[in-house]
Amino acid sequence: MQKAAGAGGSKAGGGSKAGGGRRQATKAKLYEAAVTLIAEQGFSATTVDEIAERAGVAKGTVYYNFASKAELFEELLRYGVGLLTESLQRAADDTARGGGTKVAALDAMIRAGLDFIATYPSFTQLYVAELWRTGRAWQSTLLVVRQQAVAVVEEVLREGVAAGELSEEIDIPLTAAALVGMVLVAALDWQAFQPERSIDDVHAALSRLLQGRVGGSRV
Amino acid sequence: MQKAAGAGGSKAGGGSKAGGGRRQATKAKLYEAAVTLIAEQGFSATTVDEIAERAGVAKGTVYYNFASKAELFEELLRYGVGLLTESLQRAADDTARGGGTKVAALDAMIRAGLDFIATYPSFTQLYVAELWRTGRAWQSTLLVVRQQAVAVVEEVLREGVAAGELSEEIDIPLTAAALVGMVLVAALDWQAFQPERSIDDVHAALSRLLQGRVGGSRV
DNA sequence: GTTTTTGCACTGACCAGTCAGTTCAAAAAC
DNA sequence: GTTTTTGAACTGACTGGTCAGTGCAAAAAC
Repeated sequence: MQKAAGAGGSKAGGGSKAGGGRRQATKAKLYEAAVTLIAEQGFSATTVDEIAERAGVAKGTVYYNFASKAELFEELLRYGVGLLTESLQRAADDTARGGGTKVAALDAMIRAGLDFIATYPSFTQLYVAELWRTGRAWQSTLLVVRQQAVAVVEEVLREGVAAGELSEEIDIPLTAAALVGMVLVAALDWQAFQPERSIDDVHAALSRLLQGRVGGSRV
Repeated sequence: MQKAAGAGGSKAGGGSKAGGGRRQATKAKLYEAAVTLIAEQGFSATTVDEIAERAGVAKGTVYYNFASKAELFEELLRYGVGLLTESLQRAADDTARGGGTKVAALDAMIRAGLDFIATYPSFTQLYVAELWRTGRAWQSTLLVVRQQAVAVVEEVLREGVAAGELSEEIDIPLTAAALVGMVLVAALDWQAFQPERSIDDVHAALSRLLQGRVGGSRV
């Protein structure tokens, strides 16, 4: 009797049998199907049947791989923000290694953020839609995951201030949040309402804002 | 039932037929109930029964006043963005009347945006969550309503460029979107994750970013 | 007397999650 | 090397519950 299913726990293939890879592949298909549907319709409006159908698996398979619809979603969030954070960090590190300034690093991170959003627009949309919602089950997951991403920006700001490259007066947590927001919203808006613009145009506009080349006069 | 403090007089004469006062009051109660619930749970997860209960009216009343749940939501969107646009416009006009610069006007608009979000956090949350979703019934309503708000910012940017106060190189639509995004996200983040900060702190951080006082060096 | 609200029973669709059963490749037994 | 067993992965019909929207008579407000 192989009723072991359920949340059965971290049996997780462990042994590296051929079966392990298969399961991962199924999960990947489910992530991919879920991210688009949830971005378009929202979590509640997306049914498990739809996700299964788009992924090309049976509904039971969803429940074989995830304890619930909500858990599938939470794992998807962790997975996606992991990708983003990695990409931001790499941009910052590469700039540092190349001897660039901290402002250059921020600029590279803006570019990395735009690239990420262009590659995974659905994920970004879904993330923004859920981030500030209070009282949901996955609230704590989101908090952790947001902090991961914002922390990368905060660190570069902090280093910039230490290096005397950025004003000491800046409020690091608030500025980091504002920068992230600027990129997120500008990119989503670009995709949704001004798709004819190139990624370079968007990058240039944001870069100019970052470097204070919008206001011609300084008081 | 607690009166929705400041949620809008709604007695507004205008086009209202005779006897519209009572009905308007019921609608206002429903808006208020719906906005909080939908911000917290999303549109699909919020039931009409919940909305009616929180508003303190019978379910039948909801359907007497609105054709459907979706229509209630659409009217709510129009109503809310109307308030925001009005507030931004007033900030811009007041600054102009006082002989302020365009940068000062943008600064005043940032403040007005923050005030609005602090007053109606749920509405903002819900707006951001829905704005970039594609393929929903109210997509077209949102498009109109977004354009209304962004247009106010674009106009001030355009005037600023014309007056030689802002760089001619700025990309007006993209910059306007980025500014709006910066304010929205920074404000939501403030409310959700850094509520101990004062509105003045947030305003100062955004103002600094707008005026290019973040990067100390200019290339 | 007209408009608005109430209260409540009802329906039909829809949906998260379950479970008994199937598949198949690799391991064990022969 | 052939047969048998094992069990992880998967399937899809089914269940129990939920919810948008309806219908209507009576009460309340205007």
